[in-house]
Amino acid sequence: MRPNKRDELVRKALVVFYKNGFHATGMDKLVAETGVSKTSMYKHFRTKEDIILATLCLRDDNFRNWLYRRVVALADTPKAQLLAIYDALEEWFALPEFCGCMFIKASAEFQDTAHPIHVQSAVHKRALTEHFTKIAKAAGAIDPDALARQLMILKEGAIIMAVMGHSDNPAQDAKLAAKTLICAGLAG
Amino acid sequence: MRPNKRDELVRKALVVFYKNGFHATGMDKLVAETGVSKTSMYKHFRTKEDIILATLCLRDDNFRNWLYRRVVALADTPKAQLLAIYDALEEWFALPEFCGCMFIKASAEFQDTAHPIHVQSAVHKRALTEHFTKIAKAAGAIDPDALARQLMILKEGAIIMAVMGHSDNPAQDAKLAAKTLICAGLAG
DNA sequence: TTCAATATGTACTGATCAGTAACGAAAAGG
DNA sequence: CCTTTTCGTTACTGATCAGTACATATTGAA
Repeated sequence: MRPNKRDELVRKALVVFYKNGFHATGMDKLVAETGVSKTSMYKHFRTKEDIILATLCLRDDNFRNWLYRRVVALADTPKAQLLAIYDALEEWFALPEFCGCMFIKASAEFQDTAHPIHVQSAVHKRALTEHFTKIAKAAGAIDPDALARQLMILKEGAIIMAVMGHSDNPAQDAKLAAKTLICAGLAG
Repeated sequence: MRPNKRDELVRKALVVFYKNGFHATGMDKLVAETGVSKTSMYKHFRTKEDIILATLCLRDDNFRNWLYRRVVALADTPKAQLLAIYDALEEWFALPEFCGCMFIKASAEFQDTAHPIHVQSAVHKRALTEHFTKIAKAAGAIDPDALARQLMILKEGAIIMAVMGHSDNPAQDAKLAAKTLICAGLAG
C-alpha cells in the first residue's frame, strides 16, 4: 500500500469521474480505465464513495491552487485580481477536457445536503468565497462579503452558461459584469 | 392510452426525478412511486430516456410559464421586471421542495452535448435568455443581448449558490448585482 | 352482452451494479 | 533462502439495472 500508488489511482479516477459522471461510472469501468485490478482498488478504498470523496479532495486542491496562482500571475493589484478571476475562467473553459464544475455535478448527483459528497462540494465553494472575500477586502470593498458573494454567483453562472453553450464567451460576459460590480462596490 | 393518463405519469415522474436524480432513480422505484405498473409505464413510454425527456418538457413549460407570469405580476415596467426575476427566484428557493434546477442537474448527469437530454436542457436556457433579451430591449438596454446574458449568469449562479447553501439569500445577492448591471446597461 | 382496448401483477430476461473470496506472481527485506 | 506484503487474475456474491412476456382484470362503447 504505497501512498503514491493510491494517489495515482485518485488522479486517474478523477479524470474518469469528471468526464463520465459518478453514477454513470461503474466500478468495472473505473477499474478498466485506471488499468488497475479491482482487488487493488478495494485495497486502497473501502467503497466507491470513498474514491469519489478522494477525487473531490484532489480536485479541490488542484483547482483552487491553479486558480489562486493564475490570478496573481495575471494581475498585480487586488482589484485587477478580482477581474483576473474571469480571465482564468476563460482559460479553463477553453481547455479541451473542460466539461463543467466537478462539484456542481457532484452535488447534482448526490442531492441530499447531509451526504458527505454534497458537503464536500459545498466546502469547496465556501473556500472559494472566502478567498474572494480576502481579495475584495484588500481591494478596499465597502462590503467584501457581499462583493465576494456576487463574484461567486458570476463565476458559477458563467460555468453553467459555458456548459450550456449559449455564449461565445461566458467568461468575458461575467468579467464585464464583474467590472461593473467591482467599480460599484469599491470605496472612494 | 388516454392522453391524460400519460400526463399524470409525467407529472409524478417529474417529482421523483427532481428529488432523487435521473440515474439514481431506477425504473422499479419510479414505478413504485408513481403507483402505476411497470407494464403500463412502458405502454406510454418506449424507454426511460423518453420519460426523462417528457418530464423535462413539462418542467420547461411549468417553470417558464410560472416565471414569466410571476415577473409581470410583481412589476409593471420592463426595468422593474428585470429585477423582479430575482424576487421570483427568491420565492422559488424558499419552496420546501426546491432542490436546484432540473436542467442543470440533467445536463450534469448526461454530459454528452449531443445527448437529447443535454440538448433539451440547453434549449430551456436559451428560451429564458431570449425572453430576458426581450424585456431588456423593452427596458431600453444599450445591448439587450449582453444584458440578458449577464442576467442569466446571475440567475444560474444564484441557483448554484442556493443549492450549496452559503448565503442567507442568494436571490437577493443576485438582485443587488442585477440592479447595478441594469443601471449600467440602460441608455440615458 | 360482447368486443376491444387499457389496466394490472408477476415473473422473467441478460446485463450490470458494488463488493468479495481464493489463489498465484511478483518483489522486497530479513 | 524464506517470509511477508502487494499486486494481478478470475470468478463469484446478491442486488439492482432497463426492459419484456404473459395471463388476467377492468373498462367503455357498440
